[in-house]
Amino acid sequence: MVYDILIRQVRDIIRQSIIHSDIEYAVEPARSGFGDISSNVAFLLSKRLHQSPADVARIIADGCIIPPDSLIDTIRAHPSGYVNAYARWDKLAYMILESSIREGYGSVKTGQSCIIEHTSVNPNKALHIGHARNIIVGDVVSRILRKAGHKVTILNYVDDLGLQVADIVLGFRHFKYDIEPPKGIKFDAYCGDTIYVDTNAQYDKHPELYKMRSDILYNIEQGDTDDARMAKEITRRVLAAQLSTCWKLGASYDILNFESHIVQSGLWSQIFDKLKKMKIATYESEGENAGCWVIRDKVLVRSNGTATYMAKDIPYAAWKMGIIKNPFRYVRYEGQPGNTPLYQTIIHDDGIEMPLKADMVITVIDSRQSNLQEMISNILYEMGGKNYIHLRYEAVTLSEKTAKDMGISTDGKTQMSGRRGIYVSVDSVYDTLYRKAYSETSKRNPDMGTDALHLTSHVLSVATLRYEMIRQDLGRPITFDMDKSTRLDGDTAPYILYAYARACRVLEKVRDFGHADTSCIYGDKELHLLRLLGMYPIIIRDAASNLSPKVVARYCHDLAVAFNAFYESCTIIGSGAHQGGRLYMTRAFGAVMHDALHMLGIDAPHRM
RNA sequence: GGGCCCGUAGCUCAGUAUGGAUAGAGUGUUGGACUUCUAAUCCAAUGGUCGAGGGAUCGAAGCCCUUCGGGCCCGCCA
Repeated sequence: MVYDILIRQVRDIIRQSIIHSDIEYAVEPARSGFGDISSNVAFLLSKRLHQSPADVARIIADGCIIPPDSLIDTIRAHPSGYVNAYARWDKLAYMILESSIREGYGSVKTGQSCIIEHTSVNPNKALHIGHARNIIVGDVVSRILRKAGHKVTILNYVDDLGLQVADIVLGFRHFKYDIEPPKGIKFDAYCGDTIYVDTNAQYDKHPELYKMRSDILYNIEQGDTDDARMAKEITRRVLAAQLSTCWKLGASYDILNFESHIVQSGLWSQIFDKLKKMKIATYESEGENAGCWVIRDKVLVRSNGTATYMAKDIPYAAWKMGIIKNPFRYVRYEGQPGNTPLYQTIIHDDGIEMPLKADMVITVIDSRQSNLQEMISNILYEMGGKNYIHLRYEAVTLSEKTAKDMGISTDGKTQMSGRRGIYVSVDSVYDTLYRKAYSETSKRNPDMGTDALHLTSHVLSVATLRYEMIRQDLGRPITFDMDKSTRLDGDTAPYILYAYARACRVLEKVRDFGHADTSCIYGDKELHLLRLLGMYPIIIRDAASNLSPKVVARYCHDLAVAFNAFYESCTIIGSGAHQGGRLYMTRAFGAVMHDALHMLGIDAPHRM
């Protein structure tokens, strides 16, 4: 890591220049325009020495002795009080470029393992744009952690037992819907848009349906009933349709966990016993929760003996944390693209065993579930499970315009609701993006074949959606607007991919690199690009330790801006003595960008 | 009543973890650059009491307190 070496060297040089070696000063990459490495050491010392930061900085800079073999050229005091170091770019340029194109640049082996759960959509409807944020955030964080050297296992929890499933079974049974969707409609959309919405609309008018629904739910939970068999068929078909959308977005999983298997495995009673024994759960004999088992003031088991939603989450979480015995065996779930095999849990069968162990367990759920997640985390902590992390993000809402376009009249933003059919599906967003991308790509590349056009449009659509879902902070709600959110210019994925494609086209034109003379690299634009390339390992560390996809997204954007500036101002092919070095830069940019985009789950076309 | 998140340019957002230099992008508006390695691009201009007030600090968009505005959560629903 070139920057680590640089920082260490500056720190050593400064330490030898100051007398007070006990203070903890920062040495970090400089803001652009202020050299390469900066330190705040003078600010911290100024008080003790009763002198201004500027004076102290000057004294420190004057006292710096730079070893002859150093990567540092000069150390200067800035009037503001900063001590700034300037690097020997004649040496650094080659070092950065050489490591940039090396396999695994920026990776480290931590040996840490982690489990991450994301997606986990109820299997009764098509995925909407709010789910997309979950899927993409979860997938990108997984990729970041893998890049940062963790062993990552990705889980997707499928609640195939809830009331939402009973709604669908009731719809098919009572309202006699055809089990096959109309031609051209996916099964998940059919269940969600037609059966689920229509059935829910009937409850107010026909209260007797509530009784039917709870009977159906009871039957489903029993397992060996017609309703249970129908529920299983429906949920598996919906899941398959949902997964096809997830896979289309480039997400993949290691394990599918079914709620029905968790129930059948007896995990709940194990956990319940433990909670009782440890006095975490207590029985209320009077008051408003009389007859219930509660944790603090939250009901865990109702007076009729059934478990609440929170209770259902505890055994799964405890299993992920490894604090109860693993009851599951696994069989392959077919169809996942790529090389990662997908397994599903199975009970009472001779599937394979897979031990699960993790130093860190991450659950990706939106912040509306924060209270519940905090409680679960506390309960697990009391049972000895540390490092349960709720990776929260604010939900996605619909813009006023997009809501209006869907026939929903509201003031301001609209929360999505599957029950009421108010949502924008991931598939429809993808289709919109695909049409736009196809039209733009074919316009610019009239000679491109149909297959290539399709592939490029697909890649651009996925990239645009992914970037849109991660470029802002997780703590900020996304207002989805069909027009604004599917733009292909400005701060979007196509901007980044365009820079990459430009680099590819240059490299295609010149096969022979010749001598890469990096001593010719000294222009502002060139050095800026080089600095960013050198900073890549720091970015990965930052993104991983903060579980922050946007850090990588912004880096990709900054890198693209830097390359475009370089590309616009420097001739590459035919630049004489400069050509070798600039080609090397172009190649290094391509390598790092490709790798960084891979962390975002984005493929980069060579032409667009 | 309690808890969490957000407030920075007309609009959408970076920057806040770990206080420090001229507060940055995109978009919008106005003007400019394609005979050239792709104009999904670039350049220039425009645009800011960092919601408000107080405090600690040599120094605050960032830390502490108060306050205003917006969003979300707090069920024997899931």
